[in-house]
Amino acid sequence: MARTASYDRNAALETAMNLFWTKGYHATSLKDLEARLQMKPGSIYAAFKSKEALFRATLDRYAARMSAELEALIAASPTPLEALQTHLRSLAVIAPCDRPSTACMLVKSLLEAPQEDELRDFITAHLDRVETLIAAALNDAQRKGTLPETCDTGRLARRVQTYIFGLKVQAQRETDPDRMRDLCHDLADEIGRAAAA
Amino acid sequence: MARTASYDRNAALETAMNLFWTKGYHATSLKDLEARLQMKPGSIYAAFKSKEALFRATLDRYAARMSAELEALIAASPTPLEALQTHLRSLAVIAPCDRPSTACMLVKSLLEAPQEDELRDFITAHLDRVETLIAAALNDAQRKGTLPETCDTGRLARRVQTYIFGLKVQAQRETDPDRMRDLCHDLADEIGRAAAA
DNA sequence: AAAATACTTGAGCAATCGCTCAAGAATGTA
DNA sequence: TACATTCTTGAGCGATTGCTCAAGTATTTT
Repeated sequence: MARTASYDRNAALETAMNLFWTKGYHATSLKDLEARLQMKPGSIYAAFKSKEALFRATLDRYAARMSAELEALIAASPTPLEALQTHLRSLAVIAPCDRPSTACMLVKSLLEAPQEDELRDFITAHLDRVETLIAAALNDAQRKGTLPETCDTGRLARRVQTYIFGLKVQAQRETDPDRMRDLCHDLADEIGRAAAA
Repeated sequence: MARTASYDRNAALETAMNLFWTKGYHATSLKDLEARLQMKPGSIYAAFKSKEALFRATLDRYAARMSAELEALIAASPTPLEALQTHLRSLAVIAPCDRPSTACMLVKSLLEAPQEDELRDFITAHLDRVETLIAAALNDAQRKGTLPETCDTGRLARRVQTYIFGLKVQAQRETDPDRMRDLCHDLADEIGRAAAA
């Protein structure tokens, strides 16, 4: 073989993800990436091909982590519905220390991506996958009897996702923490009622 | 006096707004604006001072129109609550012919604006104003007896706005129109129940 | 008609954009 | 040690960014 790479691909992706997540795609320049990744342009392009390719890789990473966390929460909860309610309530934290932004990176990127663009399809595909994941959990709940058979799980899943979108946008306004908590609890409770109907 | 301006300031602002609305702030270049406004850089800067100043002017325009439309809808509806429900249901139209994007320009701009930036405060101020407008309508409903006194109007207003945010993001995914309609109706119905409680 | 006053024009500025590539450095194998 | 292979470096490419300003043009006032 030959010389081994001196950078940590995983760490570089994580750093790039945090940068894109906070600043957005357009506002993140290669100079920014060079500085934060501590890599020269040549290395970045050798490793990730292009700015957009790197961006897509970070979107993959973000979506994978988001899905994994949600699946873990579902697995650790008594029922999928309670997991989703817990998740909604967790969005009340205005300034989370574990993530660079309260906004959803996928939503942020979706709104930034041009219409009828391949990148947009790439992002919506990820969002579709999350929706499917939620619906699958609800289907599972029906099979186990914790959710009424009459419930349209796909429809409820879209509703939950819409709440997540809305709450994460609200979190960007950084208003009163109490109000944010009330709002999250209202929507979490609402999901409980929607599932019962 | 002297030479009169050959451009229509109102029309120019409208065109610029539509451009920023669809493409976003960063992705809209001055070349784009020059082409669509049919104005040379010098004229643009003489008229609007800077790209960001022009952007803010278009945000003002957008917010003013949004508020006016909402107020008109409230005035034309039997009760404010029904107006809000009608509005939520109207978001079901995937490709509206009267607007360049289904997304909310304020939300789009909020997510694009850097954190702890003056521009962000500018945008959140507009969103706060809309929230206040909704709350005021609900207060009015309480005075007129069409909304229970027990209802926390500020809290409900934030809830409605969260639904609007979520629905407008969902509309960006351009999925099935039937599903979108179901979703909008679900949330509109829910607001009715939330107000009754 | 002349002067004053605005608005329009567009070449082009400095800075930055995403990106390339030849040269050098470090590791593996022989 | 010599060679092959891979990674790192960074100067700098052409294009584009937001923007300026001196010159030109149109309109009103005197």
